[in-house]
Amino acid sequence: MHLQRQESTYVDALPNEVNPKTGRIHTQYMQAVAATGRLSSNNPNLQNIPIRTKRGQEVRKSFIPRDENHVLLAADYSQIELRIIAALSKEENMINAFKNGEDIHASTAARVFDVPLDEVTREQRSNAKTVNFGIIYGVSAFGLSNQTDLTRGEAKELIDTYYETYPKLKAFMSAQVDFAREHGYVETVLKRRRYLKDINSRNAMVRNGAERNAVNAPIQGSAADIIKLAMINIHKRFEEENFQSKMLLQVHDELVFDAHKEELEIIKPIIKFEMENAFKLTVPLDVEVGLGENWLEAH
DNA sequence: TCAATCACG
DNA sequence: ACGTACGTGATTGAA
Repeated sequence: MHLQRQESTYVDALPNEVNPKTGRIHTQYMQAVAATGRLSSNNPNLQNIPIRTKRGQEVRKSFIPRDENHVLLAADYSQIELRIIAALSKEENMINAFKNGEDIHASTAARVFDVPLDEVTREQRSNAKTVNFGIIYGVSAFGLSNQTDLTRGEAKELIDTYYETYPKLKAFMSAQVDFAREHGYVETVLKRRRYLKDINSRNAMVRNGAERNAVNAPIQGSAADIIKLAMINIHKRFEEENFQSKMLLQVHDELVFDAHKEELEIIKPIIKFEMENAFKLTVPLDVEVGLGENWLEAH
């Protein structure tokens, strides 16, 4: 029933958002709301359309191309934030994993649990995945133990081993905090700043929060910079070549297009190229492109 | 009006 | 010793 009430947010509300003139739903993108430089979406928010549950997926299926001559094309960056932290920290163990096209969570699991790659268990990969994400947010042993089946002690050990495996990651994180203490802000690859007024707070909880921001903001914000560059370049090329296909949505690391079937073979490589080459890191960016008769299928 | 909850990356 | 994972928006119900 929580489920039904929550999804009535979508099932009841979205039909009322259809513009009578266009017959479509139009969201509004805010460029100066998110502290990290991400876009946000409102009226209605199309960046939080369900996907994780069966029921939610039914909602996502209702997003369809404009007519039978089009399909939806979804292009997603794969692990962009981990690639960015690998590149910015110059952590070679992680950079090489990406260069070799490895499954980063399995690769991390193999290293931290000291087992061959092909012997990584599901649980090991899952725990490594949780740490990989947690590291970007500044997770503690307590937080990690809450997110996994690990005890607090096991979580602490895992985090310690993680930093031994990727030593430059830890150095990078400390350097970000030091930079913030000295300058009062941190910055993204395109020099977008996030000011952190609490970085020198005497209140430890407040200060710790700002320190997590000092690490996270350049990562999340650089990903936002990169996809924005890609959007600009893709829009330019679509205009130059007079494509009928249109860019519809941005969902942080994903772009969704209403793609004309006859243009597919031309625009697919253009989209992939512009996204993967929007900004040069020392780590390759990887974009997965999917097609479908609806937004769910396109993934 | 605001905190809690839940949707997404 | 302390509290404990980043960034958003919409809905709901208590104050």
